[in-house]
Amino acid sequence: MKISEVSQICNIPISTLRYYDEIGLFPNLERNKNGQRNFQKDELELLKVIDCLKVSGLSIKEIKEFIDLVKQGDTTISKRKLLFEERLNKVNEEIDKLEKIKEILEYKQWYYSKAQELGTEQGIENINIPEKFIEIKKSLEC
Amino acid sequence: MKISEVSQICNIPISTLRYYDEIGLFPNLERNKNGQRNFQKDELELLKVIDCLKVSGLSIKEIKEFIDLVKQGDTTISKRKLLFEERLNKVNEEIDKLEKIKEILEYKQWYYSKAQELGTEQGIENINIPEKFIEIKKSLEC
DNA sequence: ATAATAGTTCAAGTTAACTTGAGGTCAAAT
DNA sequence: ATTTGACCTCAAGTTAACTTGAACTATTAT
Repeated sequence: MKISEVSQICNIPISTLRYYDEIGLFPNLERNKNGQRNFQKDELELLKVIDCLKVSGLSIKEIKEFIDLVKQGDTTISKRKLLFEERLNKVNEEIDKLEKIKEILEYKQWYYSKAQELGTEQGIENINIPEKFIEIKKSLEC
Repeated sequence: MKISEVSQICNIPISTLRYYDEIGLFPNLERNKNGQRNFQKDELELLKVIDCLKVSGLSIKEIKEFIDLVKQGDTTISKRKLLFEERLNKVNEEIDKLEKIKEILEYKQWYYSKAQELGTEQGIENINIPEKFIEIKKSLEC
């Protein structure tokens, strides 16, 4: 597979793929006789794992360190297991945070619906605030 | 309230608070006679909204644009409502993405538990993969 | 009264994660 | 035969979001 195909399929700029290769994220990436990269299934899988780790909050540098662990083989299995456990915890925390953010956004939506009805923000204080937003409103007030 | 107190309470560096002020995120922040910032409840609330918008995916520049909308008053109510609606959609998408990432991480955890039991990654292919991971494994294989 | 602490501005520095550009090779289409 | 287009390297540039440092003033504690 040529770099342009991978770029299309994975929706990643060619420059990014070359950059990832340059810093060593594709330790087994082959080249043809002219030095052109020849991507295989392995690299596509790696790209998904890279994305997974990135979304879970790892920096590119840390992802590189993970790739290096893989290269070192079976002696690093428990380290890698731990890394994924930590990532799962991180993602769970992140989801919790987003759920709280959602509540604020829903409150704000309610607030601005009311403001839109009234044509002004003045006087919203006097409107009955729905039960479910009372806590959120308080938390915003400090 | 002094800048150091706000920094402590909100767990934000003083330098960041000054930076936010400099770019106009606290349009109503008062100063005392000697030019020292005097934070009020308003600014603490604003900091929470700023964090909310940030977590929801807005850049600082876009947050500044939102603050400017607030400054313009009632004529921008529907724009602001729309902004929060978009943010809510974005957060929902983000949560969906994280839920998928969780599944990959859980599969990887299972994978490395097995590798740990065996002491090697060789031969994991021959182990019965739990039903719930079959799809994920396929998606990683491309 | 004086020393330490905490506040101020403004310009310059930092870091991550790419992106761009110059200069070059090679295969395929006109 | 030459032009087009995809690939290559390597160095330099970009952007966001702060952070740091210098040089200064104000407040507070002893």
